[in-house]
Amino acid sequence: MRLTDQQLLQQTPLYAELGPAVADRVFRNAVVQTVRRGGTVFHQGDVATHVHVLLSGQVALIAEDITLGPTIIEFFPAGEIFVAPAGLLELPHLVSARATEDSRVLSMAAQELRGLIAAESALAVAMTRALARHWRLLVRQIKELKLKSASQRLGSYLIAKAPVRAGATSFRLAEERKMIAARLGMTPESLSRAFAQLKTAGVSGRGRHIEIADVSTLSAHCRFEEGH
Amino acid sequence: MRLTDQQLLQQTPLYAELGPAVADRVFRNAVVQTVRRGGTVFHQGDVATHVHVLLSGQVALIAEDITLGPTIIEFFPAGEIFVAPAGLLELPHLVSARATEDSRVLSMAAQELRGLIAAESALAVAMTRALARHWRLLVRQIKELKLKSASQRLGSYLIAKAPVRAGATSFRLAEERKMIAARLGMTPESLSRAFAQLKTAGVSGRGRHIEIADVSTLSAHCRFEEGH
DNA sequence: CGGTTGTTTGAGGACGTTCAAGTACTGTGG
DNA sequence: CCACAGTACTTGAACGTCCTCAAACAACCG
Repeated sequence: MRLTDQQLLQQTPLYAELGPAVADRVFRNAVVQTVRRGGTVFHQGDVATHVHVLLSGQVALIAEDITLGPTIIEFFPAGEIFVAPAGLLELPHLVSARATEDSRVLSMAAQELRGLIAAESALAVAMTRALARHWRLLVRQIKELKLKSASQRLGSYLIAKAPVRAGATSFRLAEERKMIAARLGMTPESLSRAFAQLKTAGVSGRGRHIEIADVSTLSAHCRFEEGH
Repeated sequence: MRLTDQQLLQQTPLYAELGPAVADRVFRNAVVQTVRRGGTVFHQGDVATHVHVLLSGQVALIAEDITLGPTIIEFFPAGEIFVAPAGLLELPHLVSARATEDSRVLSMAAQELRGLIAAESALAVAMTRALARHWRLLVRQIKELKLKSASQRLGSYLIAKAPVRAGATSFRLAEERKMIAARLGMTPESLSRAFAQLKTAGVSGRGRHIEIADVSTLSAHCRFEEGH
């Protein structure tokens, strides 16, 4: 493992939770690879042999359907573990993982990880916490898909990405709009119209640059509930 | 804990994974309660203090939205752990849990569980596996919500509940139709129309009794992909 | 500067919802 | 066992949201 990769790894929440001693044992046999933007880390349907940690960049979990095309389940930023469930259960991946930016990906053998969870209690705790957090991301998304309109889902997504919880703000989206549309379960055309609708709620911006006049106003418009 | 509860507990996959020795330590301080059909195990928004194991009956995870009413995230049958993520992270529940049948629910303190995960490696492994399985349930559901029509979602749901993977079959649904509609992200009226549509794919039945002429035909109609 | 890709806008249609009414269960007391 | 009430389920009509298809426009990159 390169020195820069080592440094990136040390910045992850997972490393902090484990502490240096445990982390050294856990990641001893891990390998790191570069995945270029658009490159694939693993394919849906393949039996999971490794579990990954994203050191830098961003990956999208993509569900590919032969007839209806691909859709994005979730984006994962640097520092996240993905996708533990398939590896822990020795089952085929339900989704593909594709880099949406040039990324450095650390990979560890799933079989070894299963042994380490049994042997290193700090890792077991960290792993349950990571799975639990991701579980909650998915539940939130299901709630939004079932209960909210396209523009409300977009509003909630923007609020989650915004650097502040109230007042005016502006920021840059890491994802291109086509991808955001897939993540939100709509077409790029509908996303464009959702943006148009949110102008009345104080959302403006060109391309990936977003400006929100008042995050609280937008929250109200989207019935965005912080934790729930 | 009653003897009958003890017997129910021993039939759960979790107990089998842990083995009697570890299970005795893990469940030593657990308490069991009856929850009547319609009763609530915990409320969305409450900070999670306990993690539960369903000994008998069925519970639904319900996301309640002030404006748009409730929707069902998932049904859990007897034997399942629910809902570990909130308890592991000491966060508010994202969903409520309500019994859809008279149920016996075992509860253990979340704080104690966190300690036990660190101390009992068999529990750590079992917990990561349970979380991983549930993670996959949610991912499948998101895929269906984003990619499939109402009748295809119903078809996939019926296939998952069917006792066989091919050929003719008939069985009884544990849930009433209103609840299935909520689980599938549609109204009861749409569910009724989805059933009408699936008649062409060989689905018939009155009330909760379902007959499928050929599960394979239905799979093709719904683009149902076994594991994916 | 032209080609490629990404985004917006428009028109029409499909799917699902809402509202409203009607029909079929389910269980209870007579 | 039947009448009845209450609930669950189905059906119909009108509406709205989102999708599809098509075209124009903008941004990016060699």
